[in-house]
Amino acid sequence: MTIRRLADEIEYSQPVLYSHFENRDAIVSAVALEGFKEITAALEDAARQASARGSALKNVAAAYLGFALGRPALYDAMFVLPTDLRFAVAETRPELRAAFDALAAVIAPFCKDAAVVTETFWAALHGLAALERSGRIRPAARDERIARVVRAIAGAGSRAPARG
Amino acid sequence: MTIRRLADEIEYSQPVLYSHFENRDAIVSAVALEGFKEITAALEDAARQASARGSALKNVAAAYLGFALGRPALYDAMFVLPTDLRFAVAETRPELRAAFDALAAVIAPFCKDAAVVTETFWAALHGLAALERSGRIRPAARDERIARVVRAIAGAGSRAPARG
DNA sequence: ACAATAATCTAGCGTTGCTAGATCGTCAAG
DNA sequence: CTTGACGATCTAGCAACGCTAGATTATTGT
Repeated sequence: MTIRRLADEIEYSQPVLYSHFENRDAIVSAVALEGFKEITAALEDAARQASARGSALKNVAAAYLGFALGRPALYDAMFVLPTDLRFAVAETRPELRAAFDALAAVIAPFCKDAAVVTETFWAALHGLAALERSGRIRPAARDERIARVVRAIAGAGSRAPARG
Repeated sequence: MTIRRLADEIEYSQPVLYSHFENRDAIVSAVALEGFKEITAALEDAARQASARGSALKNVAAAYLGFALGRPALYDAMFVLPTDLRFAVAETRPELRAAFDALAAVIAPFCKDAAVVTETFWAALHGLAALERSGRIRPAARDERIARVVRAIAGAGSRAPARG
């Protein structure tokens, strides 16, 4: 979406958008924050609806990919378009923190130092989404890849990492 | 880079660029293909310089992240800017195939059906690079995350996947 | 009723990707 | 040596982009 088209969409002119937001990045950031709220809810739902203990990871992973592939424009705002949203700094936006925590919650039962494993889990999910969307890996093998990631955490993940 | 700036750089006007390439995406694709050649060489080097059997995975993973973080513009051309390069189709470009094979070569000793595991490995590496570059995960924990990914493959990877 | 203030728009700047038409250089045929 | 064809290159421009200054309209307090 361009600012001009967005302005047309809401039936206002561009300057009213720029009086509410500093620039394009700020608008994308606002959309991204909404996206993080949504994905947090989706991940928490997926974790809740897991029947067995082991299925939570798989459910959450599938929900993450479902979100990324089902709402590509929103996911782009959250992860590929330039924004001023940083995570690993002091004043992390709560919406980002909440999404991370939703992932960490399903990781926690499997390891002590969840932070590193959650980051790695998140990276794997993001990579799977990105590569599948750009046609670099086979969509048909998605479930097998998810199973791989889940097994890597549930199977070998109970030990603490090297310098945990 | 913009086409205008690129045209200035090579000291020609824009139309000569457009007489050699169909459009911007085609130019980015050409750059991306060069990038795939380079990363293939870097990954093969990393695998060769591995002393022990287990260190190949770690070396290659570190080399991948080093490439992605050290040449951000080139990596963008390969993975985030729109191109017409598809992987999982019939006529896959050989440069893409070679990069994938370089990853698969270090995966092969650890599992029978390397394709799925290589895709997952690649996705994890790409996700780590993307999230670290956008400031979403802690740069200081990079080595621990790499160790996690490596252990997931070397440790639990010797069994064949579910529907291998 | 009138002035002050807030909200909104028109019009424009500089930049982008891309292209049509003019211009220039090269070279074979006469 | 001239002419004409052909290919390469450039100038100039289009539509769309992010963004903004200045004019204009609406709203409000007195």
